[in-house]
Amino acid sequence: MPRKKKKTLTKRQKAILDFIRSFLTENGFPPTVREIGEAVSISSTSVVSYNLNRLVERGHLLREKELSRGLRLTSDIPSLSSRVGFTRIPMAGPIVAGEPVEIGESVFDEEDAIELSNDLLAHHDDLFALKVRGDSMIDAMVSDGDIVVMRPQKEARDGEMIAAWLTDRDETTLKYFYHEGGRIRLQPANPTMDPIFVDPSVVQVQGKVLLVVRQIN
Amino acid sequence: MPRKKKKTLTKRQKAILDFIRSFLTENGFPPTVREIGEAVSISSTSVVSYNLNRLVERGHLLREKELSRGLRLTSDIPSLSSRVGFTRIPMAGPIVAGEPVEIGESVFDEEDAIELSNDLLAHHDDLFALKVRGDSMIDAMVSDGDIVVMRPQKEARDGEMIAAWLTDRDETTLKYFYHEGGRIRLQPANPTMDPIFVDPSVVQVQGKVLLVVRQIN
DNA sequence: CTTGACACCGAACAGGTGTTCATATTATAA
DNA sequence: TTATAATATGAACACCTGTTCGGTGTCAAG
Repeated sequence: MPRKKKKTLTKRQKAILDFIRSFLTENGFPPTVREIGEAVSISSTSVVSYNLNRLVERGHLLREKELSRGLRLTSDIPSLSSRVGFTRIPMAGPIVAGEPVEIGESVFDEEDAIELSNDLLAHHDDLFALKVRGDSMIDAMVSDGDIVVMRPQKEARDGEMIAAWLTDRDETTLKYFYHEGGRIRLQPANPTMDPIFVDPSVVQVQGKVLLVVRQIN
Repeated sequence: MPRKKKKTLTKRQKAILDFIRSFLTENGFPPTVREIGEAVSISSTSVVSYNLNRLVERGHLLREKELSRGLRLTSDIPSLSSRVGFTRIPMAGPIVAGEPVEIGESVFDEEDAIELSNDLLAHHDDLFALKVRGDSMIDAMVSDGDIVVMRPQKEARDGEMIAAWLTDRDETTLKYFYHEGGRIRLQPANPTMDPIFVDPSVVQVQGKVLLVVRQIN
């Protein structure tokens, strides 16, 4: 039998590693020291602990000291191993033509959420998504059923696409925002349509539009 | 304030759920009752336990009784509840106005790819994505820079949104497809625009559009 | 008002859980 | 061989952890 090199895992350590892996996929959380011991036929918890520390040294897992089930396989760490990462975005109530977008408190019920890979959308904390109802925003090339991902924002800078509540018309609209003299120009995204000019007092900015997703079927 | 319906989650329960989720992705294992309590400002462990049981009842969690960190989010269970996996979709070359969409072999380069959660798009194998160049498809409410996810398809059924190469005009367009008498009606998605009628011989269907994503900034 | 369901609190308990220690056994190198 | 490090053992310990229990307050139905 060939001699063991420094980097080789013992039979036991391999068994422990395998058990942790299968336990993790089976239960969703890591096993305790004693559970490991029982699984690989080790009577003493200290032996398990010893081997766990050995495995940590060799980089096969991470261990949170003095913490029950404080194990983690290095191969499962999101930050490493080229994982892209996803942002979870809660779905708020729909945008309804003729009503302002209500967010904040109303964002509670939702277990509804969508997830987007971070290469599509830079991660940010308080993003939320809205489902568009009605055809009131065709001028922004957004139609019924589309999902709009937004970041809450009370004010807008020139050139940003925002959701605005127009108090004089009682409607929510998606437009590009521009200061122009004393007024505000709201420019539709669809270049075949004309902009509208309104007084700043009637414009309530709801948030900035970051992404639009349309499911065809 | 309106009365809470049966299915509504309490503010606390929502906070607990969120904390478990973030803790899980952060550490790889679930939090303890006390860790949850501290995170959501609950002084008594029994209250946390109470709310956890409530969340279990409503199907948001699984719980292993009398087991430390014996929690699991139902949404993380692979076998159950329509696992929210992700589909990797390669980015083919851009759609250029005036050229047919070339796919097939060219889709190999895929360093570029996007990933979408399966709740946005049912998983399918040979999907591909295209980045739209030019403003030739505004009639489909698709503009420059948009990403179009498609499934390859040589023929179309009535009502499907497809990418079509029009041989007589030398252009690619996104339209709803309808047989109409001996001709084909290509209906823009934007209802303010008129359809065009063409002979079947000049229409080459490239694929069916499943999803459109627009990144604003 | 009374009742019961619901949400919450604080304290205490029993068992779970990682660690430590003294010691024994085995492997590797001199 | 002998020495040194690596590995294994079992018991004891201190803290962690989920549960239980008596009690408080709120709200809607009877």
